[in-house]
Amino acid sequence: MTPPESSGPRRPLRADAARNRELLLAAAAAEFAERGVDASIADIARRAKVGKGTVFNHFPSKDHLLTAIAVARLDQLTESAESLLAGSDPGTALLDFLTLGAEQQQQLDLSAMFAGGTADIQDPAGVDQARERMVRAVDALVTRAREQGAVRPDITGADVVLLMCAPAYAAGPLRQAYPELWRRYLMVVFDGLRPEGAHPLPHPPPPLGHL
Amino acid sequence: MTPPESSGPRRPLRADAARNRELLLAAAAAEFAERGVDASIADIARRAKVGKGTVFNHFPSKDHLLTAIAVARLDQLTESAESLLAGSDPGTALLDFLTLGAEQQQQLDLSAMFAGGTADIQDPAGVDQARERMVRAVDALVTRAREQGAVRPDITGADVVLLMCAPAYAAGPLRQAYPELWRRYLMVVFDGLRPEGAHPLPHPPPPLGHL
Amino acid sequence: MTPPESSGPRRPLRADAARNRELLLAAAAAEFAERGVDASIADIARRAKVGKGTVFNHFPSKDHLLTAIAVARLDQLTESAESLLAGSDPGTALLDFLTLGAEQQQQLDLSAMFAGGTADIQDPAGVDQARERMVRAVDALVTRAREQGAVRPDITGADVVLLMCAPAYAAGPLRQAYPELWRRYLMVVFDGLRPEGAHPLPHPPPPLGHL
Amino acid sequence: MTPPESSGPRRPLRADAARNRELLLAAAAAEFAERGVDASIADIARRAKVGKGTVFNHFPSKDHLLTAIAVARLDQLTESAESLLAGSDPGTALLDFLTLGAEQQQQLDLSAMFAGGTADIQDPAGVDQARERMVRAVDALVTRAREQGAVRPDITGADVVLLMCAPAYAAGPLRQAYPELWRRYLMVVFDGLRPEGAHPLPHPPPPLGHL
DNA sequence: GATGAATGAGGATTCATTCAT
DNA sequence: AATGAATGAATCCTCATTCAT
Repeated sequence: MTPPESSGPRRPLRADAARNRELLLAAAAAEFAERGVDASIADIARRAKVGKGTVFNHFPSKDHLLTAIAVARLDQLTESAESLLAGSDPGTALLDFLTLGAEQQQQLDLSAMFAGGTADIQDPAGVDQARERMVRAVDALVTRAREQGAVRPDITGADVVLLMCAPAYAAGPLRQAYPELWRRYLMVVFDGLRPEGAHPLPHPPPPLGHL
Repeated sequence: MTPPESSGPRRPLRADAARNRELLLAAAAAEFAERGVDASIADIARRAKVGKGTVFNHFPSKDHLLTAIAVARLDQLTESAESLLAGSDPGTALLDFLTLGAEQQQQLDLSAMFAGGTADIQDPAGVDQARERMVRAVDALVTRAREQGAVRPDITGADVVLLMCAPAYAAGPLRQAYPELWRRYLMVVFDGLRPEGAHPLPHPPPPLGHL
Repeated sequence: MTPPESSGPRRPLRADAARNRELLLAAAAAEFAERGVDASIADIARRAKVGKGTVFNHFPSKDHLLTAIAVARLDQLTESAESLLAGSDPGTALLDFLTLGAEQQQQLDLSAMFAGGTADIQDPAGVDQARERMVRAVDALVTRAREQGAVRPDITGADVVLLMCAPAYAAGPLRQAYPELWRRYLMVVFDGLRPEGAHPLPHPPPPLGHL
Repeated sequence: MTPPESSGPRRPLRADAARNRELLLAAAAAEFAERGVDASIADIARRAKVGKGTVFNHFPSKDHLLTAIAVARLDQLTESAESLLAGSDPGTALLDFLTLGAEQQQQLDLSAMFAGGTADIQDPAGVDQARERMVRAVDALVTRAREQGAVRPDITGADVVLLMCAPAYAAGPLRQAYPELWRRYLMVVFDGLRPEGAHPLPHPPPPLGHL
């Protein structure tokens, strides 16, 4: 019954198990979005209509679950960045990317995992690699935009990654009342990234590798 | 400038109690800064070298402690804003204020309390009033700057209050490695507030009263 | 006579869980009897040889545990009253019921829950209904006895419910030394309920609905 | 200044201290009556308009405070019993005494201390002696009544002491709604003590010394 | 693989009691 | 003698995680 490569790292899951995994990720994302990272495993399991034990069958710890979500989001952003890179206008592409990032952030603040704040987590599910992939993709996007004058010359990919979450964060306190307010602050920040009227920046950008 | 006990308790505390109160506020601020709002009372007490019960003698609940810190910070910002309003250059005054705000935020993220995200807290120690005072002071600062062309015409005091915390937030993940990085992002955001090269904003500003 | 799970939970519990539930109820009853309602959950858990958390798995709060015990007792009394009502002699039936009630009370004083003193509890487990059922059953018993001249005419079901706990209470201080002393005081009280030598009572009986 | 017998057990208190002691006893009695024996020392101190430390200056522990109240009540009852003994009708005297006892009990249930349930308390303030005095006085009252046929012959002083608290206890759950209901149950119990229609009692009375 | 019962460490809070002022 | 600040043991409860079914 058990396939020969019984202890291989990536055994294909049984159909129902795979389905449960997706249900769980969705439920967890929703619950985390609503209640923050303190959402309880019990609530997530209930929302996924699954036993509590099943959660731990799929994700050895709450952190693993959290990072699995983060990885999914990072990968999604990486993909977006890459496909936008194929598109035409560099400035528009970057703004579109930032919009996607803020939209995501609007739902669940994972910024710590997006930008290297994972010192205390043992990178349970490859966040570091996923982040690296995203950072590289964003850097490509930014480099192209900078070279074509769509953003100011002293801005790097690392800056953009870090600033990506800021608009949603600024609008956060009024999210209930004005769910689209983040768009306003994204434009403010983006205006700050433009070459026109740029003033010299007081601190060097962090190296890409530190993200 | 500062009165001895701006928002202190009714009766003047005994000397030693007053000292403990300050020790506690400092310890709590530090602990919250390091561990977030989930820092435990036990740790705070230990850090203040005080019994656990003493914390509750001074602050009837953890929320009261948290809000006491928030109120102190808000009042400090209000004062800064007011004294900057008396100074000369409107643009510089606003930038200086944002610098102070970001510096504070750098240490402990209380943005939720700074901007009306206190629906679930019963305002134990007057955060709402403190916030209102600050918002009014900031609005005065912004209005003056806007009238004199130091910031773009479509920016309001509410916008500034909300954006105030963003630079520290963006730089947060790299705080350990680059403690001054927030200055960089403060300048980016401030460039976004300038009139030069401003693009139209996609969402109306929130009314002051909603903060 | 007794159905397997008279007021049990919706789903049939797993065998081991059901056993733990009974262990817990027994341990709690014993502990409450010895230490009063201030007995600690930790002690109850220890006595039931169960983890503290298990207590809360079965009963969401201490009040729920307490009321679960109360409901069980009330239901037991209701049943007794109903089956005694089917029996022959009205006077004997009432005395037998009071004996059962006092016997129960002897072990754990839940009189407050037996007689409407639950204003501060949000009726976590249906004490109110259980009490109503018992009160109704007792009233039937008393009405029959009164109509047949077995008790004085100015006594109601409410009176009997209230007086039911008194004998065990009176004998309480000497429970250790004379565990059966309550029988003596039950007879005194019961003599007071008899028609012979009854003097007029100075206060109207409380309406049934107030119990 | 300090009187010679400085460490004598019964130094006359300074006038203000004596006053505070009375304030405290009154406040404690009121608070215990309202909130039960779990009333907090802090509340008592506040009610007496006295510092918390003062409570402990007068009463070395909460138990001492509680027993001081009990002793005062017992002494009061002893006095009543003794003066009623001097009066005319034995039956009326006993009923009057029971009325006083129930009235007292109505306010604060100290029955445990009234009837020897102090095994766990180290008799901090002479409850045992005070109880003995009362028991003796009640026994005299009962003996006289029994000899004159005002109560049934098989009833002793010990029985009456134990039964004394029962009416208030029975009426307790409805105290708020019907504050005088205890009078009804006192008459029921008293009818049970009368010689008319008395049935034999199933258990010997406890010896006086066991109270 | 799925389930949910069992577990116990950890957290906020209360309160009698002690002690410095 | 009076005060009230300090203390820490005790309590209820939550929740991630383990494990038997």
